[in-house]
Amino acid sequence: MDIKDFIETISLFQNLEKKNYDDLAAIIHSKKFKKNAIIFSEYDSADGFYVATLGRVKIFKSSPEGKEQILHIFGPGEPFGEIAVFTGKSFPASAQAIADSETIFFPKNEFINLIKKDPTLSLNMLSVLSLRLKRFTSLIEDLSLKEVPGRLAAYLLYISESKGSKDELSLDISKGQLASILGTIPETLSRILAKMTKEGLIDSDGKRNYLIKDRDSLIDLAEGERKLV
Amino acid sequence: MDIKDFIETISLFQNLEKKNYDDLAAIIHSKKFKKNAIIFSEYDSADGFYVATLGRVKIFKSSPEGKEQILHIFGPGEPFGEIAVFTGKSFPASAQAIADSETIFFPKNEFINLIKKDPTLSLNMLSVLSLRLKRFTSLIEDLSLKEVPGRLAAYLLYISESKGSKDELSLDISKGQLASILGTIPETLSRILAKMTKEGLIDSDGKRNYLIKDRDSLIDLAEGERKLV
DNA sequence: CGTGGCCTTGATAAAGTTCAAGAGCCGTGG
DNA sequence: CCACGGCTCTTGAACTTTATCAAGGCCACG
Repeated sequence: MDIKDFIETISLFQNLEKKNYDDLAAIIHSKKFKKNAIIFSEYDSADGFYVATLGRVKIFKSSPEGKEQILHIFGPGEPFGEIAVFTGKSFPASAQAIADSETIFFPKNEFINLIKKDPTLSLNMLSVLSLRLKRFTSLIEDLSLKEVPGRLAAYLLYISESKGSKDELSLDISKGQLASILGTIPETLSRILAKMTKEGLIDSDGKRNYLIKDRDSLIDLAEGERKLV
Repeated sequence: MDIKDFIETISLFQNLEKKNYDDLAAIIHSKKFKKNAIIFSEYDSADGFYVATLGRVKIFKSSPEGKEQILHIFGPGEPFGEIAVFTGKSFPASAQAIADSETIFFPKNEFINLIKKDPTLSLNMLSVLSLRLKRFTSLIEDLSLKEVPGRLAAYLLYISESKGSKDELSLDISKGQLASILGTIPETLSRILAKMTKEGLIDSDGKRNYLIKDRDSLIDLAEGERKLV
C-alpha cells in the first residue's frame, strides 16, 4: 500500500484536512527493525515518535534483576513513543520489536508544527494520550488491587471482546510475555492457567487458543468476588 | 486573588494569547467541596474538568474489599479530570477532597472550542497529559518491579527533592494515605518505617517530619540494590 | 535425532496481608 | 482541667500469595 494511503487509515490521523496528509507524508520516513531489535531505550533522548505499520512492538520497563513489565504491545496503525515528543525529554520506557517490524517515523519539530496548524490533529492526539492514560489507570488498578488470577481473568475477557468470536480466543503472544503483561512470572501464570482449567472456567488446546467455558465465573474473578481454590 | 489573575499563573495556561484568558474566564465557574466530599466517581459521565485553587484532592481507584490505590494528590494550580474530556466517556477514577477545597470547573464543549482556536493551549494540554503518562509509567514500574521498601525509599527521595530543604522533609499526608499511594497498607508501611529507622537510614519526630540520615542507602534501596534486614 | 527454547510442576522461601490488641494523641464536653 | 471517645498508628502472630530455585517434559527445527 502507498504510504500516504496508509496514513489515512490511522486513527490518529482521521478527519484531517486533505492538504495536511501531504504535509505529513513530506516529513516522515520509514524505519525497519528485525525481531528483538531495540527501537529505543528508556532515557534515550527523543527526537520523534513512531507508528507501527507491520509487525509488533512491545513497550516495557525492566528492573535490575531482569524482570520486566510490559506496558503495551502495539501493532499496525498504533503510535508509540509520542510521550517524549510533548514532554521534551527522554523516553519513559523502552521499545523492542517482538517480530520483524516496520514503522513510520515522525520527527518531533516538524510534527509539532503540523499540530499547531491543524486543531483536528491535536484533538486526535489528545484523544490518543487520554486513552493511554485510561489504560494505565486500569493497569495500575490491576497491579495494586487485584491478585494474579483476577488480572488474568480480566485479560482473557478483554481479549475475548476485542479479538475473539464469542467464547473462543487466541493469544498472539508467548506465555512469558503474557506473564510480563500481567506483572507476574511464567511459573505463576502456568499454575493459575492450570487451576482455571481444572475448575472448568476455561479450556485450552495447548497452543495459544482458549475457550471460555464459564464467563460469569471469570467476571467474578476479575472483580475479586471469587477465588480459585 | 482575582480569578483571571489566578488562571494566568496555572502552567496549563501559560503563554496564551491575551484575549484567550478572557474567553477562559467566560466559561468557567467555581465549585467548592468540603473535606471528604466526593467530587466525582469513576464511571460518572464527564462534562468537564477541574483545576484546584485551594485545598487538596486525591484521585483514586478502590477495590470491592475496600483497599484503595491513590493515583495522584493534586493541589492549587493542578488540573484533574481532564482525561474524560478527550475520550468523551466517563471518568476513569474517582476524586475526593482530602481537605476543604475550591476548584474552577471548565465545561467540556466550551473548552474544546477554545483548544481548537489556540494551538498553544492544546500543546500545553498535550504536555500535561504526557507528564501524567510519564508519572503513571513510573508508578507502574514501582508497583510491578519494586518491593514496598524500594517504593517508600523512592517516595522519600522524591519528596525531599521537591519539598525538602537538604535532608529534612515533612509529609503533608497521613500514613494511611501514604500507604495507599505506595500500594500497600498502613501496617506494612509502619513496619518498614520502623526498620528504616532502626537501620539508621532515616529518623522521625513521630509527627510527619523525617530526616534522611543515609541518602546513599535510600537510593540503593529505591534501585533494588539493597534490602532491609 | 539431538539441541535449545518454552512451558510445567514441585518444594521452599520471602514478602505482604489479615486479624487482633493495644498505645498515643486530640478535640469535645462535662 | 480532666476524662472520654474516636482516630491513627504500632506491634505481634498466623496465614496467603507470589517468587525463587531446580528439575523435567514437550516440541520444533536444524
